[in-house]
Formats: sequence, structure tokens, C-alpha cells
Amino acid sequence: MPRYWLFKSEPECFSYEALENAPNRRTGWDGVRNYQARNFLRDDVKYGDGVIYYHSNAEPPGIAGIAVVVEESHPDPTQFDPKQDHYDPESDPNAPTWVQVTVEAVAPVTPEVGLPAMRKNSKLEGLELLRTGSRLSVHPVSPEHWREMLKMAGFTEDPHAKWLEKHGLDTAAKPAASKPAASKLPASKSTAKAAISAAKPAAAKKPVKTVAKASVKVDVSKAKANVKSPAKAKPASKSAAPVKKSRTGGK
DNA sequence: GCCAACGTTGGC
DNA sequence: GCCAACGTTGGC
Repeated sequence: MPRYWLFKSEPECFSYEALENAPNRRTGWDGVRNYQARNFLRDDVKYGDGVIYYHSNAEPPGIAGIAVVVEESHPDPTQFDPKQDHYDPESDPNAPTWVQVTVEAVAPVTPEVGLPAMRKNSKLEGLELLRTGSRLSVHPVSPEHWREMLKMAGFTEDPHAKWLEKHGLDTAAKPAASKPAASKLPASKSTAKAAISAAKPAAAKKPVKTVAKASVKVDVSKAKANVKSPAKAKPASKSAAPVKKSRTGGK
């Protein structure tokens, strides 16, 4: 199991700064409406896992902070609220389709590590975020890539490791070279399809409406066209910040 | 604003 | 089950 993850969030929806300003510096990573991302949240993201907080659809896009998972998979409340952009009328409260995890801010990355710099770093080869066409808003990060990104961010010590120690979690268990993430990601497109279809059964529900939803949301935040919405899904509920809404991604 | 790469939907 | 159309993601 991966111990590290990369979560995308559109800063217009929910920035790393918004997370720091949220109650308890925490927020439920809601709004994820993609099966592959949901499956990671539901099955693999565990308490104490480290999170690279990435700002997508930003100017410029890049790593804005480090967070930690403080609560594992539980139902995403926004799927049941008609007022939410990510409302999913098809989701059965007795068998929720969408889940969220709760994350807590650990350390900001200032200045941010921009996407261009990441693309130029050969040590980050293989990182899902950098794969052409990648849109997965929640994906695993290998220990090697995690260390390299922290290095680029200027950290001399891993703030996440410190957090674990402070909370009495075992940091001794070495990440060794487990190659977590990679194994779960599709190697190619064709496999991606297989992965997705495999994922569906688990959900038991259909995504159909989800899509509609996403578009709805968008309008709220952007005026333009179809635009996009933020990548994240987060918004939500809490609104400690100015919040906009986002789409799918996870906050 | 444009557009490449995707994911989802729905006809057949 | 295939695949065309459509909508979204997200970088540029």
C-alpha cells in the first residue's frame, strides 16, 4: 500500500491556504466523482499517509503544500445534498457511491514547486501527474518521488515524518521500495479501461448523474463556458474560506 | 481561449 | 460489446 499520495485541488475551489484556515486545519476531501480516484480513497488511503497538495488549473499549477490523512474513507456528504455541485441523486444513502477522507495541513510549500520544474526533473519520471493526458485527481506517489518533491520544495526534513512521530506513529517501518502506486495504475490506456470497468462493480451505482452534476457546479464558479471547474472537489462544506466549488477531483 | 486527452453516455 | 458523440480536465 502506498504511503504517499498526490491530491489535486483547484485553488479557486479550495487552496492549500484554505486548508490551513479551515477548522482544525482539516477538511473532508469531498467531490471526487471519478471511480479510479474514489477507489484509491475508499480502499488504499490510510490514516497517517502523506499527501502532496497540488494546485491544478492554477497559474501556475504546482505543489502548494503537504498534508496528512487523519480520517479514512467515509461517505462524502455532498453526494446527498441537492445544493451541492457534486450532488448525486442516484447515490443510495444505504450504500453511498462516493467517499471522502479527511486531511490535515502539515506544511506549506513556499514558493510552490511549479509543474514546469517538475517536468524538467528526471528523478520524477514515472510520476502519474506528469504522464501525458493524466487527469487522475488522487493517485499514489512512490517514496522516491515523495522525497524528490520535498527536496524541490526545499525541505531538509520530512514534515510528514515529523507529524507521524509527534502522533506516535511508527516511522520505522521503512517504505522500502515497495512500489505501491505504480502497481495500481494502469500501464496503458487499454489497461486503464479495464481498471475502470473493474472499479465500477464495486460501486454498485451508476455514475450517470454525476456528470450532469459536474457541469452544474461549474457554472457556479466560472462563468465561462463550459469550462471547467476546478479540479478539486473540495469545497464544500466547510467554508472557512471563500470557497468556490469544484468538480471532481477531490476537493 | 484553445485544444489534446480522456471518461461517460447511449444507440445499435 | 462497439463506438460515435458529447462533456470534462487541465495545461498552455
